[in-house]
Amino acid sequence: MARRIVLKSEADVGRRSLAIDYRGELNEQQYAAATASGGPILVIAGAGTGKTRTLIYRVAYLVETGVRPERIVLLTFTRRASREMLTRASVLLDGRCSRVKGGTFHSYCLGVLRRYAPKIGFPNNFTILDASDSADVIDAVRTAAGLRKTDRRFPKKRRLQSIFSAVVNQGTDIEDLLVERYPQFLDYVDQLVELYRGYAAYKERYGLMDYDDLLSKSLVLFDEDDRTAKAISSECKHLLVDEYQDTNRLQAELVRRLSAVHRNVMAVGDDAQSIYRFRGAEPANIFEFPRVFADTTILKLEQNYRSTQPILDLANHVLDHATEKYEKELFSEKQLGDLPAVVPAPDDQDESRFVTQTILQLREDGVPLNRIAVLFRSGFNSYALEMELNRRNVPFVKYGGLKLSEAAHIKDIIAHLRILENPRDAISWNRVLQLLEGVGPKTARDLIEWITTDSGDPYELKDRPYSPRYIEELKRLFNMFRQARGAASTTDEVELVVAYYDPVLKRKYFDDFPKRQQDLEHFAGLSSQYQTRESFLSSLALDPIELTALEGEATPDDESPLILSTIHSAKGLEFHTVFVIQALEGVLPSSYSLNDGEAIDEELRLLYVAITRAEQNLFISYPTVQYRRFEGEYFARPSRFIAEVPESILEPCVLVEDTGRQLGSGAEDARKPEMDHLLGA
DNA sequence: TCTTACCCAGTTTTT
DNA sequence: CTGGGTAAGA
Repeated sequence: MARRIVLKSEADVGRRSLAIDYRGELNEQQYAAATASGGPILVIAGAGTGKTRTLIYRVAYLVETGVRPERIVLLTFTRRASREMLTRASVLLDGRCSRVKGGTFHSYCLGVLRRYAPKIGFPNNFTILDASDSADVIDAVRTAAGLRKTDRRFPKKRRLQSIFSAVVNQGTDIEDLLVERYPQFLDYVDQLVELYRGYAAYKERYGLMDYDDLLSKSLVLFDEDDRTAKAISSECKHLLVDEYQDTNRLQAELVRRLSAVHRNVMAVGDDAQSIYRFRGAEPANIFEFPRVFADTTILKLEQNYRSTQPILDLANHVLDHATEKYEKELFSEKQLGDLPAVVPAPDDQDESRFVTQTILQLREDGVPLNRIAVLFRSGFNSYALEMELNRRNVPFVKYGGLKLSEAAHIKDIIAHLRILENPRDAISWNRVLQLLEGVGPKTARDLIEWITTDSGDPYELKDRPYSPRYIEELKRLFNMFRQARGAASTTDEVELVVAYYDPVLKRKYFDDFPKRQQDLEHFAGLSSQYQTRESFLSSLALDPIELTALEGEATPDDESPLILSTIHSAKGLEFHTVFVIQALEGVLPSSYSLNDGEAIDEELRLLYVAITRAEQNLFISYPTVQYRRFEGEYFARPSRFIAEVPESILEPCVLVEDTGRQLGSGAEDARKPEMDHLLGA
């Protein structure tokens, strides 16, 4: 009789010698989530309840109990978030955690498509289009389709891009979308449908994919090739998804397909923190989850560990005023703490002075700058503050502002690199060729046609009717490309391109080319961190470098910098002290949302997210006078979300110059004496 | 067909 | 204030 050998389950193997005391370091619900054996699990987690912590312990637990890290997939909202989580997991357990596959849905799909793209008719070296690239493609298609000569009310390229993106992400058709969101364009339904098809055909012909294609083409792959689908989802033994409330239909479907084989899927989210509906997020995905996955275990995290009770009181109060109701009442064990303060300032300069001085005071009291954040609705809301911070030599980084790769001269260089990667990339050719003197849209189109249809070396003059107007320049371009092909490293390549580009730069940006030359040098330096041109380009497309991060490099400073961030980019982070600036009607809530109830609710949740980032101190400020182009100066109204909050929850403050003169015209009576020192130091 | 000069409209949040 | 579109000139 054969001897019986019992295979122990993974959990049993692990239980014997766990390095981490999960029971001791997590609360009961967190523990249940982190150490669950498998199957579908939905974790509903309020702000600050240790959602990230739970996921980190979950990763450590899985690795520790013997799951191979390569077979764990952790999908987060930004690549930064997944990097940080895996780093923390590595500290908690060991370096194995850094081998976990982590990233955004988009970066994960990119990995899949780089391997399998030929199965759906794309080359492996397809180019990733960012939003403005895809707008350019749409515009080129529009010209080629003869839709240029329509009247002025035809949507602009950026608008077209966002319409098409919404169509893909929400799974609607163009007409329905127009009826619902853009009735003013209904006259053009037929043209838009034609353009949409042309756009798809163009991308396929030249090997281009936009952000949405990364998701939707991955799904096509799953649908069309069963064996590949099976192979991919077999590799994914455990799937963990963060910020589930901000996934869209495509992403929810990807979750379903990826976990089809093993069914070990954990989704974590909070419907009250959904702030991406504008780009197609479906918070309902959270509630659908138990329906999609039968026998889902639902766990709730309710105890807030982040903020003091006064901060949560304000958060609860704000959320109470949403049209859509949330069954949420955050509570904390940190009962003691200052009331959040609302601070009107005469104008945005005084607001900046107040913020900067308070920050300097906190720093003197021992709070490190990187534990302080200034949050705002839109990238430009912080301009005045940035000037003041520069004036007072306070180092800062800004997230969510302009990206390096959005600067025109950087885009030019990137276009050259993309051609080296994918010589069929017509939209990059289009950009590169029009930089030549004597080449406009029409000539560029002819040249591209020749380049992409002629066989042989794309960087060689063929038997074509080139015009003498640009022939010398074209030769110089082709020479550079041939040279770059033999370059030893990506950095060498970038430097060849930059050298070639220098005269173009001087001609195109006659006024300010020295500053741009510096940018290009930095850019070349950045490329040295990447093994391959492909990884450099992908990273630029999926994880764009913040402009200020680059400037920070130029002035090395041991002190870790203050954080400036859009509220969107601050998602998932926490800080000792938070300033929310420009809390104005028309800013937060944004003026674009004012006539749409759902949009207003999203703005309200945005403020909720901002408030719940704070651990100890929270200041909400606004200028009472605002300047707007054309309209000049006028009295601004504070955000409706804070205007009606009782003083027992949100303490009104008044700024006073050190001469004793009171600033501004806001609430005169409610003076908070301890704020007096803050101005005029 | 490309360049220049002019006029008008738009102006968020992100992978 | 910028960028994009139009019209005239090279």
